[in-house]
Amino acid sequence: MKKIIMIDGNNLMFRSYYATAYNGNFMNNSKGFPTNALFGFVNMIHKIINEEKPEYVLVAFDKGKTFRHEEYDGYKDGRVETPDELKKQFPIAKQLLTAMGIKYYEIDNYEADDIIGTFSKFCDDNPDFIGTIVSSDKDLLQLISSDVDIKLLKQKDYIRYNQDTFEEAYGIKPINVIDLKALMGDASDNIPGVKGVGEKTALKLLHEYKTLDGIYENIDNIKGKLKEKLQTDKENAYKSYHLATIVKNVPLEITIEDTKYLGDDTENLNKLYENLEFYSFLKKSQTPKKVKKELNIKIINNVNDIKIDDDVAIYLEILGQNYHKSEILGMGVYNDKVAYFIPLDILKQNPQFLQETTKYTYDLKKTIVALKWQNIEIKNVIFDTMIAGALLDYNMKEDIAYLANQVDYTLNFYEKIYGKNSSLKKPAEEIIAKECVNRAKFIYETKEFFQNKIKEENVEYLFNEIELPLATVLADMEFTGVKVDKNVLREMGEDIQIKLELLTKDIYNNAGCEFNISSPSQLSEVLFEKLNLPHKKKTTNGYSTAIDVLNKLKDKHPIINQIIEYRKLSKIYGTYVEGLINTISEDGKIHTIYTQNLTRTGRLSSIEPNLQNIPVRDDYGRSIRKAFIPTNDYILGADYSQIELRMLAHMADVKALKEAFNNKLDIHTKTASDIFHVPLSLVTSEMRRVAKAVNFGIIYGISSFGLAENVGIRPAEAKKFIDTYLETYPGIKEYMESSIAHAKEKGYVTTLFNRKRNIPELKNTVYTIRQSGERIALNTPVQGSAADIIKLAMVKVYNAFKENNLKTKMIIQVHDELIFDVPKQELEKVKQIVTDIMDNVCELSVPLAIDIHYGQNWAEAK
DNA sequence: CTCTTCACG
DNA sequence: ACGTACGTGAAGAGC
Repeated sequence: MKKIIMIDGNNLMFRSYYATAYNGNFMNNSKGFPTNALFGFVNMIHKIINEEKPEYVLVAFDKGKTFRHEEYDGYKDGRVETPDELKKQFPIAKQLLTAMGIKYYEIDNYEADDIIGTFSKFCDDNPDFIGTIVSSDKDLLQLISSDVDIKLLKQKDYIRYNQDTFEEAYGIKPINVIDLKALMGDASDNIPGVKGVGEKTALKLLHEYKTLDGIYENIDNIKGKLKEKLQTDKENAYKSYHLATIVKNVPLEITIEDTKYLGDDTENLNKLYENLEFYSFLKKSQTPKKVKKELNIKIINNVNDIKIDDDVAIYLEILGQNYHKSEILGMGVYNDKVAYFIPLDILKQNPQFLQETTKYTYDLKKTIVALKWQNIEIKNVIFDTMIAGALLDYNMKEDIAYLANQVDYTLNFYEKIYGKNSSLKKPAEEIIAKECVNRAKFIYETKEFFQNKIKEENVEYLFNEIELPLATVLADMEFTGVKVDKNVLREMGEDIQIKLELLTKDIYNNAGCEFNISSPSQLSEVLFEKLNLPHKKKTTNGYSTAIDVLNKLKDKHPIINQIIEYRKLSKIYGTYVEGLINTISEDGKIHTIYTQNLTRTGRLSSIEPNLQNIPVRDDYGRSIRKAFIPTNDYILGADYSQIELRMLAHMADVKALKEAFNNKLDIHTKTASDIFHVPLSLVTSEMRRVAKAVNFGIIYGISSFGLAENVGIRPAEAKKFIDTYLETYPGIKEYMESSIAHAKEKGYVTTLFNRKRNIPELKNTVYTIRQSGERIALNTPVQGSAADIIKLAMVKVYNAFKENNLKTKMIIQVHDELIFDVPKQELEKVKQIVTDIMDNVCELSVPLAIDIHYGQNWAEAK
């Protein structure tokens, strides 16, 4: 018996492409050629060869418009055009197959399915051969026979169906997959089927009447609406039947020995891998090294050797991610005349160019902070490539090499030079020097390219007036740090430990056994198997034990509340007591790092530690904030009130909302009064809670299901609220629709200050991903504009403090609020400056408003 | 290293 | 018929 593997090449390429293309994590080689589909494709082929050890193997591709298009105008109409980035990869896939020694077939006017159908028939007709089909396309299930089975690919693994297992799973014969599709149609191919009949109904019909013909022969036995539907769409059903039938006799002379698998042509294959930069696939036998042109680098030993007359690019390299503590390795300096590497000890002698000469950087904030820890000041930076890359919506990583490779410029990756983050190694100084200066050289040689793009995309204001100056502001905040009282945390820690011990005992008693309460899988076993509580959501490892599930079980068993409490406390203990204590520096302060160029909306994020998610909603958790204390006298917080809803009112031009803000109404109460049709004075707290959820829902791109889930009501009820909301505030619906339409047309959305976000999800073939793209298109302008506003406010406040010679320090930003460390005597002045700037930072059609609070610690500043 | 859970706006 | 709210970071479990 000989086995032949039949691979659906189109299917594999599409899968691989969309597996990675939708999240913006687009994979290119250094020349900018897309390689993501090929990477997955090669990976999959390797896997198949390993698992199946085939004697015969072939890959089938689509070619041209098929006979199906000729017979049915609408065929595949609804389908989104294959993206260019994917199209380009197909010829290379075929080259790769040839180098791998795998035969591929493509035949004019036929789909890959039909080629596989023809080879399946070959297996059916030749007793010596059996076949296995590899694809995720369920259409191919119709080809299963006593000699042919299928490996149906799923997201992570696959299901194997042969004749028996298929019949067992579906209750129909493989050949009736055609009848099934004739009834249910296929949206992705625009095969109509019978309107109103889906998989469930279609299977029910087929179980009873076996075939499409059987159904129509017995049409009088079928009752009511279903009968009507079947009769109306009879013609469509038969047309669909025809379209769904895979051809088994494509014009092709099968010489089966052509498909014999004899192994790859390693030399050619390696060449292709080299071009694609698939280094992990390279076969070990030979790895030819590329020769690079060497730079003539001068390693500076004496500060007086530094002679810089013109603008330079500088690149500061450190060993590790956290520049508050990592070792500085040195600085690369590059322009048309110089290529220096300056070690730290020379830099410490404070060379003049750091103050005077005009400079270009990559990651200005890192450069400022890392140098400041060494008591070195740097001024006069007029351009930063990291910020530019982020504003131009490149795929940004901390590593400059990621950006470089996207603009056709080869730099070695940080990891390649210094090793993985968990085990960093310091190479010889010559190597550091070379890599470092090459990075500076990249900054220097691409600065005009990026500067031009900034102009072309109209983000000059955002770049020059917001993001670039913000880097200095954030650097100051990070370096200043936040003073933390360790003892407050320690005392809380002890209190929590006692409570946890008691809770643990109670939980074990209630469970009747001891187990690790922190393990979701063990907990799920106890709750849903041992105690037999009703389960809802599934996860990959068992049933979900997330908080919304537990909340619904509260009344069913006393253990639930104990587990909720245990979770709360151990979260506080692990993340906020132990976690925070571990991040306190020798100076008694926490120095976070704000990532300025990471989020897709323009917000900041905060890491090591994250100071933007310190507990506040829960009273006990909030006491963590008591540990955050001033170095001066007060902690003062100023937060924008409802900034995102104000942005929405402004951008969607919603009269009623704007009026509400102008009249300083509580917006959620106002919304409640509108959607429940009661006067403001009669709004209950429950009504307000629902209205608040609706308001948030609108910002996030609402669905009635999501709102229902969130507020704990039925979807139908939720839908009513949304409908009423949209009627009450005319303008929002139109705004949402036109936003999505614009986003689809242009492929991106923008914020108030023209920050741009590309949304490739809008073109994805998968419905849910496209939908998610629409929500992103709605939310990003709102969230992003709010982010723009507070960033601008930060720059202005920082400058105002400087002009007024204040000692007050801005120390924390939490998306819509700013936290300051204020000396007593400056309190009134600071309140006035902060209010004035934050309220008037930009002119909108709604007022901006802030709330200000202060106290002895962060918990009191509310 | 991935998954699940939970902290924030 | 199907799936189902935006943006983040950290910790612990378990492979």
